[in-house]
Amino acid sequence: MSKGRASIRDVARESGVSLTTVSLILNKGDERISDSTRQRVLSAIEKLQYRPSRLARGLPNNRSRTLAVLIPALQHAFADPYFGEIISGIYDYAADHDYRIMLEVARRDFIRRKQYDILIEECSVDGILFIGATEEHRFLAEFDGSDKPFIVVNNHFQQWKLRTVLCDYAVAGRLAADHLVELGHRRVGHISGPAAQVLTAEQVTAAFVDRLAEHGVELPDRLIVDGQFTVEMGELAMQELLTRDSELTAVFCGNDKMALGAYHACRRVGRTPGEDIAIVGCDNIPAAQMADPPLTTIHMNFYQLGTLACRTMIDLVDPVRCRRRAADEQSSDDGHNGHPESRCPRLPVSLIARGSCCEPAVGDRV
Amino acid sequence: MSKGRASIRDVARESGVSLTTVSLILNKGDERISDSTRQRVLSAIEKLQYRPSRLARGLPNNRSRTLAVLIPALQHAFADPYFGEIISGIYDYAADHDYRIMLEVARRDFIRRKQYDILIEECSVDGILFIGATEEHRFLAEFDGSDKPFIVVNNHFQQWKLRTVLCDYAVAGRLAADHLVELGHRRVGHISGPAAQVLTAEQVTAAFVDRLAEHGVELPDRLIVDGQFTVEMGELAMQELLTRDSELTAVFCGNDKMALGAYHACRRVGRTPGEDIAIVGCDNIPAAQMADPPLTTIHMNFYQLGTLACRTMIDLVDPVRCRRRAADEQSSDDGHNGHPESRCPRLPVSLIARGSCCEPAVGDRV
DNA sequence: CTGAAAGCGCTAACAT
DNA sequence: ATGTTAGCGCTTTCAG
Repeated sequence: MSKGRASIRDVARESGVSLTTVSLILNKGDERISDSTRQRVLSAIEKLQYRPSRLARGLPNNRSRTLAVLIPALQHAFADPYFGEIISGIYDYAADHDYRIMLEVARRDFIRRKQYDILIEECSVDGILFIGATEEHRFLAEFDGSDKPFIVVNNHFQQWKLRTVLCDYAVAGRLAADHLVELGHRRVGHISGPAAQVLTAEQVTAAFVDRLAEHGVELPDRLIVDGQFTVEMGELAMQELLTRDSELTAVFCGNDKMALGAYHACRRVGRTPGEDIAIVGCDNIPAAQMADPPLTTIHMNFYQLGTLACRTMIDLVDPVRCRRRAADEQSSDDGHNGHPESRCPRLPVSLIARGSCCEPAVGDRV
Repeated sequence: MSKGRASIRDVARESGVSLTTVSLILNKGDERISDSTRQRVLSAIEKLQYRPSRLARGLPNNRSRTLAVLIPALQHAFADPYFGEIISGIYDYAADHDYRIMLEVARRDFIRRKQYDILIEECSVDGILFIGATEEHRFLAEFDGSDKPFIVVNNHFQQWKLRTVLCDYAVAGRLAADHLVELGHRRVGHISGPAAQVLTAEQVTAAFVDRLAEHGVELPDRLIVDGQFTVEMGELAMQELLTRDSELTAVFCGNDKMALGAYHACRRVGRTPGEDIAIVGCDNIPAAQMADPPLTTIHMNFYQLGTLACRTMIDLVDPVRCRRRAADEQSSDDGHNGHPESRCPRLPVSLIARGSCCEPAVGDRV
């Protein structure tokens, strides 16, 4: 009794009930158990400063109430606002539901030794959320159609049917096209992400091109350059684009980083973004609105994406508690955007018009 | 036997030994146990694809082999290369020693509800590493002199004696002073970090000023402006500095972000960094060498800092395995920089001379 | 509405 | 060098 921290037994003794009762109160919350008993137990818990051990709690049913966030072993993955926002969303939802978040990096040996399986097998985590998966991550094949608690966040795969949560990249491409055409642009270029690696990059490009075509604007392949999602390559891509067609009046970039790189390239040849040339980005990272001029971009709610991903995962691995939660959140569809019911919900996106888009110079170009 | 995953019992049966033997092999590695038995057991493990349950393993001795990384609830803490590098270091060392990393954000209610204590009490983690602590985190008082497994990474506190691991900021300040003076600068300004919040910021400033004085160069208080560690405030600070003394030939900034902000401010008034004015940063973040001109800065090995912090923590909470590890790493002092033996080891720093420093214009200023 | 009892899978004395 | 045994702190049937 006086040794170490209080255990469930101490609480039971203190409040004059059995272990079972305490356990029941700890878990189900509602159901059985009279209010008076509950009060007694609750105050005993308070008095003894009792903290149920997660280890012991998980053992009987092999659940750790911990989720793993897996990220690729990129150089500064942790320093990326993209990952950061998603992780924040995941973390917050998890914390609110008494889940913890474990960090895992998909290093080479992590994959070779199948740590992602081990993680689950040894009950370290109840599920895995993979952010930043690309076609390079072949090991994902293993999860194809499996019922393992594995979710790919913000990418998906042609050949496999993995559980996925993502932003609506097709709409993103269309919004950009509409915006540019509305402004009067007809001579448009595009800096894409690495389409071969990332399906969403391919989709946004395809959607952009298709929508442009619907508006009667043709975007030839030679005016699409891969910017690898980085500032540096975006800059090079813009340079290339300007070489291929110096009359370009607008460019849509697959993400904000490349758009910011494009700014540099434009300036170097004396074209000012927002004045001599229109640039649209995608993602709406913090740097976008701080850029000069502020970058017009497609807003993606990565925080909410993380939230939704985490929610989907918990629904998957903890259906019991979920049902209870559902009861609590009486406000029916609360936060239920993106149709989380489907296996691949898509989060809505929107265009944020800022200063980087102008109309094409009158009579000048085109 | 056929139900669910293999347990230690299955392994014991399969290899014809007792539970103890298997357990012993799993843990101590060496010691007792004959080689033949070990082989038999090992292959049984392999054959049965046995994975010891972390939950069950931790229960008897209340150890989860998990460490928490606590970061402040800053807007984009996750998107910061500073946090990112440190976390990477922590993660890698932990992974190599079969520890997992749990993420925790010091949100208001996390602190109010003393989650940091609960984390340990409920055996979710064996220790906590706090990155980004400032004077605002008053709750740290609770750890003052306590023997809780709590380490503050890269900051320390005047009044308290918390366990700490940090870079040598005093040396950083001196290196910057030496460099600038060697180049001939005698009219120098300084953009500091928020000294009231972060003791290391105060120290680097103090060291810089003192060393300058040793060289016979005086840096009056009015030429020290707080840049709050951000690009934007750094820019404003530089602007202010230039107003207060337009003859400044050099500026030392408390971190690279502020230095990059200072670049902008200089350019706006027609002074080119590396030509008309010398700028030294601190941290050596990736953006520093990609800046134009590449930023001369004080290199801090944040990755290694993370590594050291994690090592210190594991030494603290897992002395047994540590001793065994020590035996393995026969190469005595391997990686033992910064005197990790002391309660507050300091990691060495170095100056990286790049393009942002020039000599003062001859005959022009000063 | 509550209690008794049987484990969960593993570790660590304590034998032998 | 290996086996026996008693828990670790909790959940969960199954009985009352």
